[in-house]
Amino acid sequence: MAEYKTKQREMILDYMIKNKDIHVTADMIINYFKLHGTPIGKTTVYRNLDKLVADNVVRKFTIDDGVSACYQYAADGSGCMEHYHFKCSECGNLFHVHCDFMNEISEHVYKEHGFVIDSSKTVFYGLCEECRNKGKRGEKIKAR
Amino acid sequence: MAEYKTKQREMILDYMIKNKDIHVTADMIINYFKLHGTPIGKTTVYRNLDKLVADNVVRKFTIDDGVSACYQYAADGSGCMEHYHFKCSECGNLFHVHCDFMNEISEHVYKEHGFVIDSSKTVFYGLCEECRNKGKRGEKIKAR
DNA sequence: TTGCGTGCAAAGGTTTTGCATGGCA
DNA sequence: TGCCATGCAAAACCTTTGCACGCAA
Repeated sequence: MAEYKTKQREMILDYMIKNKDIHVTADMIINYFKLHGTPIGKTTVYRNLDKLVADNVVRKFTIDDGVSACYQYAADGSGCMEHYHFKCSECGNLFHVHCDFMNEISEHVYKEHGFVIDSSKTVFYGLCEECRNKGKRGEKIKAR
Repeated sequence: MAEYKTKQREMILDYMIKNKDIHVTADMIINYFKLHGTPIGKTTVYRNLDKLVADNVVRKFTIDDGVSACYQYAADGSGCMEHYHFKCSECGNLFHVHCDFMNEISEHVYKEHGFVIDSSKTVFYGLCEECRNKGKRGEKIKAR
């Protein structure tokens, strides 16, 4: 069960930490290192992400339509444990909302429904303010 | 833009209504009809589901690890518009929670954060009461 | 008859697996 | 040296697309 410290492993973890504020995809990681002249095989990226997820160092999300998973560094105790994610179905932006009220949700759900919410895995879907103001006219930005 | 009423379309809709309480995958639908001696091409299943989603008759979810999407019949006005979904990461069960408190969430998020939640698309992840009581011993049931 | 619906086969994209090589300890 | 890690290629997986035929109206 020994674990070696490799250059790739370190690079990937560094990348995750540096981008702790956003959700990144496996593809983004692969491309980043390719563009920076230090390509990492996609197999390696996937396997390291899996390992980081298993070790609870990184969280895995499935955003929206299930096309490609998203990963995010989870600084235990100080990262995304304490806030919720909102994903706008229109523009695709992801918002990190840190708000005390949201904690009441967890409390209520736990007391009344016996369910312990893992806020770091939960994503709210809906419409952000900007897109709502734009009305129905906004064109989908995403390709598909 | 005329729409024909076909046997397959009807069968799929019937299936969705009959299973309105659970999230079904395209694969489940395909298999169901295959096993019942009335196979429907997967292309047809996907296309009809797409259409039903576009018509707001069926909701599309992306559960957990993004492997295969889930669909559920959405009885307009009386279905999943008014409650939230909780998915237990341990046993994989999906719970439909109808609770007034949950409506306050939408209200708060809208007023304070300008975000309109689509509760029918939002899934909370966490641990259900049963699995929590079982402690850490529970084996994962899902294959992968 | 018209043209939408169906379904096979093939393509598409993401993720996983097999296997030989490379690199840490 | 012993093993784990890497990465190429190929497979697996779910979903979509192309195209010819079938069927509802």
